[in-house]
Amino acid sequence: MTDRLTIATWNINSVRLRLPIVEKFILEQAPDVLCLQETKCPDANFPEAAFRKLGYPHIAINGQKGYHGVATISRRPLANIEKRGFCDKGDARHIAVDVAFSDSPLRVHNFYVPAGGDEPDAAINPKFGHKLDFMAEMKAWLNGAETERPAVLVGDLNVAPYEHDVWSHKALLKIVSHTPVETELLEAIRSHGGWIDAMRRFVPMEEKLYTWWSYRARDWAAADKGRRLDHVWVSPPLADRLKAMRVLRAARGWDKPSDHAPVIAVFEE
DNA sequence: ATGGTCGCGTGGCGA
Repeated sequence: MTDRLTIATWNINSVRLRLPIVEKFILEQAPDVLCLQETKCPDANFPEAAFRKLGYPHIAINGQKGYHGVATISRRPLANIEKRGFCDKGDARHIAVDVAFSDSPLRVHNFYVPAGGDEPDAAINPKFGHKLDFMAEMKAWLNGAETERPAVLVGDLNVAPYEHDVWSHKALLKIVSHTPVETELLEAIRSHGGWIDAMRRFVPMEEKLYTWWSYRARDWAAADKGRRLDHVWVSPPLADRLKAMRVLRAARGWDKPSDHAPVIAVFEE
């Protein structure tokens, strides 16, 4: 008996404003699980009915007013919902669930890592310090038991780790999201847990790969000054089940777009 | 060219 599961991750920058294109994405791609970031929506105002109508009755949300917020919506039942706080802040930046896949539960972590502000110096920019502290807590937690079982870690990690995850490695070395302290720390989280970078398993390291294009560009597609800020990681026990990955770049050009494109991963047992 | 554009929610913050 084979099972097939698709998981999508998308920073949608307001779930309420973006509802029309989230619906378009669901109708086109029909992922089994959709992990959203930057929902910018208190839990009481989350548009659950719209997702139920589209065939996603299982909804786990961790939202707050105005900022941040993550949600995992699913066609399959969700269990063991966990919302972890980081850095002793009230920020809504993580939610984890179990989803049935083949004969065992699959842990799905959905993350929205702090962006870190503009100045890449923790001494003068507390937001950058918060980002590094947040990532240090991720490193301490996301290994051992968390990666010895089938697990996926997705979301907007706000770091483009490799040379060809940005349009110009040289131009961005001092730009938050691609500084050595961030890229080395993200790599440390990943390797410490044994996580596998699912996107780079399908795209060679020498090939450009982006998931985000700034709103500020006059013509984002022509300039194509992107960064790979969104990620899909899989734990070693799940590695052999990873079958495909796709960045839906077209969604960046839809009506009233998010500045992030969705990433879809396919698993087969 | 150190600008530029978004979303939240109504003045400025965060991205």
